[in-house]
Amino acid sequence: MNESNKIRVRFAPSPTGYLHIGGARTCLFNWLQARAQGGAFVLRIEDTDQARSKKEFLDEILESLTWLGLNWDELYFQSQRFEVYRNYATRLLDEGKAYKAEDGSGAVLLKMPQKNVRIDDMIHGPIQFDAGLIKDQVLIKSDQSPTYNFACVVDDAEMKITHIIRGDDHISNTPKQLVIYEALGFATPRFAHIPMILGKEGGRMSKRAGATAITEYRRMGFLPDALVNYLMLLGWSPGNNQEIISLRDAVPKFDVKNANKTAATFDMDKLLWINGQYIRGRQPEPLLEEAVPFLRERGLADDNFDRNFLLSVLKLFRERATTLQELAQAMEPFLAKEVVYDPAAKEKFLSQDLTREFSLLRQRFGDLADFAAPRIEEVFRAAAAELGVTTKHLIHPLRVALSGKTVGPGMFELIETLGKDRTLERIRRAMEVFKT
RNA sequence: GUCCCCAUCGUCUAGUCUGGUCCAGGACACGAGCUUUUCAAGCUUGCGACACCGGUUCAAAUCCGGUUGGGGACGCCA
Repeated sequence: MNESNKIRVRFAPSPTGYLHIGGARTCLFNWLQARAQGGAFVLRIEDTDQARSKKEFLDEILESLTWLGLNWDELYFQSQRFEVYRNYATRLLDEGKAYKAEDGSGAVLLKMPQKNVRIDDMIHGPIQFDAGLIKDQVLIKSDQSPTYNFACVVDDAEMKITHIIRGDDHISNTPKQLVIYEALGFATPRFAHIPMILGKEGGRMSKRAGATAITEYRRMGFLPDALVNYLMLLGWSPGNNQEIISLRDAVPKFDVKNANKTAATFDMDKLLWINGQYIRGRQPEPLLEEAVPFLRERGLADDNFDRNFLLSVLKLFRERATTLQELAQAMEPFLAKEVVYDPAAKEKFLSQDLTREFSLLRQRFGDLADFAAPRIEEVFRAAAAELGVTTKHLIHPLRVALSGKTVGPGMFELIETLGKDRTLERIRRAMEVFKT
């Protein structure tokens, strides 16, 4: 394939805020299109607004993209290209297509022609505008920095961008840009305006309508591939009723021209479900690596921790958590030095005196040489029979004694994971509760 | 106010281009059941939509027009 035939797409965030859900999805579609077509994916930082652009936002955007696995092939900064924009503006001035503001501010404006402009959108089909209805556009501001529409067109042309994939909130910018392309004599790229992601109440996603920053989802314990999977499903479908799909598997199936026209509402429930699917699908070791920061936050995984113990506790909850945050939270009672009884659980199951039952269990568990779930269950059932009580009668109080909670993993695997020492110690502690 | 976009279950979507195979399929959520020592997970199952009106056609979710509803843009922000 000839180099010049390869498509080139770009994602052009502005470092005046964090990377949010909508931006990440736009980036994802660009990335997928580039990879699907074997083209190049350009990242262009639109930092022309000197006052609002911040290094911390830039770092955050780059970090989020990396975390999501959306790698770029080329990186540009508009702040380093002001010279280029001014040169093109001068050319338009010389050709009489642009003029200087009459207020003497030094701004340069483009004359809008009286004509119809037409977008041939890859998703929407033809869209017509009357350019005569649009007022003359500022190209260079009085501080000599370029406006968005001007820098965008100059760069897309100079960087040989062939397909512009962006949110459909940009549709009304497109006729303005098309006029600039024409004035400059540049060939126009193809446009694909993808639908926006709306918040729960309709309208743009906002902090009110839920989390928007990608870093926030990371902090909540979402897995990057799960988030990417969910974002892919907003406005696109891999077909065959498939819902769980990796970035890798999506690449050969993706084509932006098959994207939807309809805006999608962000649904946290479905994201949570997908995240749970990914957590359950992870091998224990890599999952532990990803969970460590969340455990550390709770003071639960310092360097003294027994890694094998961490892993076995994690396996107990892999099926039960929908986020890493939840996973860490569920693991806490088993990793903490002391059990913290849930007040309601304690009230319900540790208020009657089970000293006789617990001491027998403690003795039988203590005698066990093979401390594995099947053997534990055996001696437990034997003890219950000997005491003349149902297993239910013992299991619930025992669960509270060992975990502080009424809900959790199966009793016998829980005991095996805890190990003999911890189990005996926790039963002993529960018996002290009976005395008070 | 002007311009633009959109319209299938509550939500994400398949189907729309190339009208019949769709009394509309899948997923999330929700309800019921199974499993069971609890909670999850898993499995089975139920509920649930072509916005409305008109036209074209033997036939329309699919094509056309209008209405209504929702969204977006109208910055020397990006």
